[in-house]
Amino acid sequence: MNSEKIPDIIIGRLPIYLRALQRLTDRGIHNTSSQELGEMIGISAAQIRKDISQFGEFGKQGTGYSIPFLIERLQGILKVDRVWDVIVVGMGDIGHAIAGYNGFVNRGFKVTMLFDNSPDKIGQKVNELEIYSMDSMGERVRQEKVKIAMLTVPASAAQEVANQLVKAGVKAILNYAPLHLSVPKDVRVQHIDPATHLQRMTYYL
Amino acid sequence: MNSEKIPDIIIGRLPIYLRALQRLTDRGIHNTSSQELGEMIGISAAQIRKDISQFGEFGKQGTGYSIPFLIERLQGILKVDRVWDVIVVGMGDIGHAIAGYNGFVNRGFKVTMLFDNSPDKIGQKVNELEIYSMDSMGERVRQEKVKIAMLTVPASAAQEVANQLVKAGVKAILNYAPLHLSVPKDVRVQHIDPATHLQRMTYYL
DNA sequence: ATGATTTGTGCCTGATTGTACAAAACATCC
DNA sequence: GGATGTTTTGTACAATCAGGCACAAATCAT
Repeated sequence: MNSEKIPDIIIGRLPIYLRALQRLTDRGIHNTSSQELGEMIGISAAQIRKDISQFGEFGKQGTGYSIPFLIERLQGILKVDRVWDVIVVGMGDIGHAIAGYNGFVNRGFKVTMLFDNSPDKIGQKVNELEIYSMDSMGERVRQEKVKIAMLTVPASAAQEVANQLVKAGVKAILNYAPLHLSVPKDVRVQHIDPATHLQRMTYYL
Repeated sequence: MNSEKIPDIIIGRLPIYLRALQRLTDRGIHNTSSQELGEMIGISAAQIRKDISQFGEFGKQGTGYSIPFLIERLQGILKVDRVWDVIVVGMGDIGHAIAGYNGFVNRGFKVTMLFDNSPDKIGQKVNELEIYSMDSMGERVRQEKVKIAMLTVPASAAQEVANQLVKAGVKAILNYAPLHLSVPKDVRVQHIDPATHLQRMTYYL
């Protein structure tokens, strides 16, 4: 085990392994090999073995990996062996879609609060959850000790809202606004920007 | 200029540069340096210079880069100096949000067709666009020579629909279903899975 | 006992990033 | 107008990082 300093690129692959393993479980499969898993997700078997072995010896020579055991370990490493409260800030179309999405539950997350600054939306309910005003956001986030936010406000407001979230103690932001967010280095940001993803593919067309 | 073989990791950064440059243009700024751009997006200046220089000498020593010129070149490289037709397959909440999103227009893409297999939805209009049946998808895609699709169907249907898209000539798929798609190697896939992105951050919490 | 699998890892190669500097462009000063 | 200083690019070189190969050791089936 070499838990000194795991490269981010490896951490980034673990959720993909986890997703594939849960999929195998859903199909009633309880054992797999690095080879099988690799073919399933397009990653070399050696890579998968090396990534997993960073955290301990989870497999058995000749036999492969026990899927429930490996899932448990990966969930522990990624800290999704619990359920994190997540808030959605910005209740436009994307915010609505996320609030109504039921795919988070068995992956370690639960949307617990929604925020918007439009008087038309404040007080409305989406999927049993009331939309709160942005004015109340800082206090509520602090109170509930929320660490994770999904940011779906317009680009023009995103940095300012991100600042408020950071100030309130949020440490991980999933940013849907098409711009780079500047945050302190103890806060993690992931970007989802469909146009950027598409532009990454057109080069090859 | 060294256009022999550009690593994918560099191609992946170009859309980020482009997005930042367009943002500067919106602010009325017409010149920048690798340093300024780097601070804006959290990438080292040397990295930016090296990436850009892969495609030619676009800057001026002592002066930096002309933003309109650099934008034009990056758009050319990424082939977004035109407008690509994009289809959305699966008109659930996410599909609706994408169909109603107006952020693609100035980034090289236009949503031109929507598909779903639910009789309730077929024939309805979203943002001036009619939802077509999935049965008609292959033919319409072939007819209009569509090369890019956004896939927002349930995970259980995603691989099958992807197969149909590939068969109809699609070469780039932006996949919102939480699983890996298997496609021929001349087809590019990008994944957007919020839970995976979130899990990538919880490790550090 | 033999053969087939499969892990974990040492080693090597190639890819990626960072450092540093010559050369060019420009501004300013006298 | 020429000299000097500042800025900034593009790139050579160095250092680091990541990925592939191959194999000993372990497991299991026959």
